[in-house]
Amino acid sequence: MNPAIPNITDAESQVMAVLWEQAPRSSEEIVAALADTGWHEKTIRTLLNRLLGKQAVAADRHGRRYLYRPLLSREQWQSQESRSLLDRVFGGRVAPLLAHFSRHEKLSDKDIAELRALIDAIERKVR
Amino acid sequence: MNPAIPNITDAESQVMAVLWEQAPRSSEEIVAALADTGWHEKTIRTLLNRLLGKQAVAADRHGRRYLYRPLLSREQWQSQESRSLLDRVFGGRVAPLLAHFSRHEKLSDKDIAELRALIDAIERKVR
DNA sequence: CCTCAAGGATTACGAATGTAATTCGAAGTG
DNA sequence: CACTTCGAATTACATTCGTAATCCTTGAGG
Repeated sequence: MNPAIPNITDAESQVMAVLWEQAPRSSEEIVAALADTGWHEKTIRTLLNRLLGKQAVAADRHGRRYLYRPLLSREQWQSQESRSLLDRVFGGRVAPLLAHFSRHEKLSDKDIAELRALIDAIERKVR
Repeated sequence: MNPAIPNITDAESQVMAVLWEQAPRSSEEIVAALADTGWHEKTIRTLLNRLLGKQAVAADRHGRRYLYRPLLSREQWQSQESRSLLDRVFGGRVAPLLAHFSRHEKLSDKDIAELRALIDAIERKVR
């Protein structure tokens, strides 16, 4: 079986975000980048280790430390999460999701313009 | 503070789904409706109790049993879950979410048609 | 060389979750 | 009336997650 796509928890995803922004980075840099979370340095190292275990990141020895880099891409993660929401909450169909947003979320003019542009692009590609 | 919207877990949401489909229902009926999950009856009763604790459902005594009904609506739940995905994964913006779908999810012709209809409807409402 | 500190690895611990089993209480049965 | 039975309530228990603390190892400084 291929390395079953790992489940990233919420806290873990914030660590991934740091690596998606820039990699490779040392744990020290990662800790620094997460200063605003208020997490203890130990906590962040734990999260890094869990991500290693899940093979969501890799660590390459570089002198005495490791340099971490993501193995799971942000796009892959977004896909998993989106699909999960779609399946769990909207019966697996996209339209009801957007319908929901259109009814319950405030879509800015910009949102709407972007959506229209996207639909146009999709339709052009499909036809 | 108003009864802080309860967090429904995945397993719990499947119980809610049964009540959203039809309510009120007895625990017996709920168990029957969830036969396909393979869950033990005890498990389902536990989930019902947890939902009671979270005030996501109410139970009205009816003779010697209870009849359960949802307090949290499906729409409310969909809103929570959607917003959570949006915030956690897409920086709170709708367009990147759809952009993601357009790139990575297979949208059926039907999906696309529905999306277009939605956009049209939205634009008509906005203008 | 010997010591110490910074990182990495391991262990901890409570809350939430999935998944039940056990116990309690009242209702029906012989 | 004593006993059984069936929901309801309580308790259980392994895993995962959030959040660290502790232990271990090795390079750097004296």
